[in-house]
Amino acid sequence: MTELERIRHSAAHVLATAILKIWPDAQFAAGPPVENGFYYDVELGHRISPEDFPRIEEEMKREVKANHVFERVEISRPDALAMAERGELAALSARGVASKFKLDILQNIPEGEAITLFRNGEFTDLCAGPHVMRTGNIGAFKLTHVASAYYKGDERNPQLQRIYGTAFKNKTAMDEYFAMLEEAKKRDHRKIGAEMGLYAIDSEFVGPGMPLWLPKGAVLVEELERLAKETEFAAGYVRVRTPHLAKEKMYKTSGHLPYYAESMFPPMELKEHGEGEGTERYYLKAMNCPHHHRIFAAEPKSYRDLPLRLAEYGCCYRYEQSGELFGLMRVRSLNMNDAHIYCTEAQFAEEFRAVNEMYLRYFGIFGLEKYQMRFSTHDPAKLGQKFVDEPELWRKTEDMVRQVLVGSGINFVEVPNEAAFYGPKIDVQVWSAIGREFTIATNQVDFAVPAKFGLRYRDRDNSEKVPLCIHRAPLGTHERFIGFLIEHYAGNFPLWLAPEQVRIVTLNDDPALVEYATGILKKLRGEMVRAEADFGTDPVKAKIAEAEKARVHTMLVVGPRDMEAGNVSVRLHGKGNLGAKPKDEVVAGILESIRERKG
RNA sequence: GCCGACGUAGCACAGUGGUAGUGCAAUCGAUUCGUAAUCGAUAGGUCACGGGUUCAAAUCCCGUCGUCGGCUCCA
Repeated sequence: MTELERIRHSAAHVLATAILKIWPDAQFAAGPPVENGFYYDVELGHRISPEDFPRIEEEMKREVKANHVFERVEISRPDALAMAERGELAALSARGVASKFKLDILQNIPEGEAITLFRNGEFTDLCAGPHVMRTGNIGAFKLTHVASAYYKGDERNPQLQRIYGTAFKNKTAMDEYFAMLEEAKKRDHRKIGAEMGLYAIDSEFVGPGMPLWLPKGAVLVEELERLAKETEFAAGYVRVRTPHLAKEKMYKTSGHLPYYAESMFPPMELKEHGEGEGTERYYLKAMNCPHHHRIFAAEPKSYRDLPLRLAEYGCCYRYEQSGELFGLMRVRSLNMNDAHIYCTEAQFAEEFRAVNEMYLRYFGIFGLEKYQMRFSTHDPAKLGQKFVDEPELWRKTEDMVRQVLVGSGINFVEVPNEAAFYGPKIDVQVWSAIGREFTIATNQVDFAVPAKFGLRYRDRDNSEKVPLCIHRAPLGTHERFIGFLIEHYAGNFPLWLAPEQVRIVTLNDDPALVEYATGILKKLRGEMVRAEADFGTDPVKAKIAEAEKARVHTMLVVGPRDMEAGNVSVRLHGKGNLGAKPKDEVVAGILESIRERKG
C-alpha cells in the first residue's frame, strides 16, 4: 500500500471515530482507500447530508490534532468474535448491540489467517491495515459527498450510507487536487456538448438517454463514419444494412431471451393476419450480430467466401436503468461501429491481428495514449457451465490473442473468468474527464452463436463447417466515442473533425474586401471544407472573440493589406495569430491537413 | 431500479411567504474598426409537472417526471 493510500485508509478510521462521537449507535461496514480518496460505509438512523460535514470534520480535526498512535493488535479469533458480539469493533467502547457487519466480515475471514485490530485513541476497528504511524500524519482531508451503497455490493443486502472523503499528505497537495477537479469539470462532455451545440437530450419529447445530434454534432458522427468506411473498405470489409427490429425468434435463437430481456425495450405485439391468427412479438435490436448472422445465412457459403467481413454502423436500443444514464456515455439509443468477421480456424490469427492493427491505427489518429486493453479469458473449471464446452478452441484462440497483444507491445491486463459465454474478449478501457472508467471499444471472439443460427460453409473437402466469428467495434458507439473525444480534445477538435473548420473574418464590409473573401470561401466550400463567413461591420476584436469562443479551428482574417498582397492572415484556435500568408498556400495547407486527418 | 441532492429565460446564476431579477446569448438600430468582446433599444418565464397548506407559494408539504452524485447493472 502506498503512503497516500495509508493516509487515506487512516483518514477513514478517523472519519468513523468522528461519526461515533456524534452518533454513538453508528454501525460500520467497510472503509477502504479508493482512487481519489476514501470512504466508510455506515448504517445510521440519521441521514447524513453535506450539511453535517462541517461538524464531522470538526471532530476529525480534533482526532488528527490529538495525534493518536495507530496501534496494531493481533488477537485470537474467539477474542475477536467476543468483541464483535459486545459491539466493541468499529466502536469507541462496548455497546449494547453487536458490531453486526464486523461480525459478518470476521466470520468470512478464512481459518488460519491472522486477525488484527487497529486502535487510534478510543476507537478500535477490525482491520488488516496498514496505517500511518499517528493520526497527525494525515496532513489534509475533506469530506466530499455522501452516496448510498449496498452492503458487499449486493442489491439484496441493506443499503448503507457511504461517506466519501479525500486526504493528502499536506494542504498544498489537496488544493492541487481540487484545482485539477475544477479543470476536469470544464472538459466534461455534457458541458462542452451544450456550449458547442453538439447534441441535445430531449427527455420530455424524445426520451431520456436518446441523444439528438445537432448539426455540429452530426458533423462528428459523419466524419467518424467516413473514417470507418474508408478504413474498413481498405481492410476488405463489405457493408450491409439491417432493420432496427426483429422477431422474438431471433433473440430466442441467439440466446438473449429471456436472460437479457430486461436490458431490451419491451416488445411490440403485432396482430398477424392469415393463418394462425396469433400475435407476433417484435423487439428493437440491442445488438447487430443476429441480423448479420442472418445475412451470412441468406446465401450458401463456400470456404472461398471466407473471411467474410460484414460491417454496419448499426443503430441499437438498450433499456438501460434510469439511474445509469450519463450524458453521451451511457445511453439508450446507440450507433455501433460494428462488424462481424466470419472465418475459418486457420484464418483466425491473421484476422485477429488485422483487427488489432486497426485499433492501433485509430488510436494513433486520435492521439489516444491513456487506455488499457482488458483481455477476458475463461476458467477451465467452468467449461460447460459459464463457458461453452470447447476446451481446445478456448486454449487455441486465447493463446493466439495473447501472442498478438504481446507482439504489438500493447498495454493490457488479463482477467480470468471474465470472458463471454461464447469466447474470449478484449475491452478497451478509457477514463472520462471526471475519472469515470468506460469501455470505449470491444473485440470478441465467438465460437458458439454461429452454430445456434445454423451457420455453415462448404469446405474444400466438401464437408460442412461452422465458421468462427470475430465481433469488433474499435470505434465503439458514436455516442460514447464522441463523448470521449469531446473530453479528450476538450472540444478543441483537430481540423478534420472540427464542426466549423474555417471562419473567414473580414475587417469591414467594404465591397472589394467582401468579394475577395467570398472568393476564398467559395474555393474552400467547393472542396467540402466547412467554412463560414463573418463579413459584418463589428470590430474585428469582437469577431475574433466570437470565433474563439465557438472553437472555430482556423480563422482567416482578411483586410485591405492582405487583399493587396493576395494573402490571408491565419489564426488558429487557442494558438493565436500566425501572420499573413499567400491565400493559395493557406487553402492547400487546409486541404492537406483535412485529407491526412492530422492531429 | 435503489439511496441522496437538485430543477427559476437558450446558458450561468440571484431571489426564505407579499406584483419575477442580473449578466451573456437572441432580435432591431447605430458602429467601418488589424486578431478574445463598440454602444443603445427590444423581446424573452404557467419559477419542471400535478396536488395540498395559506388571505397570499418560486419560496412550506405530498406525489410524478427529469437531471446530477453514488450503488447495482453493463450480452
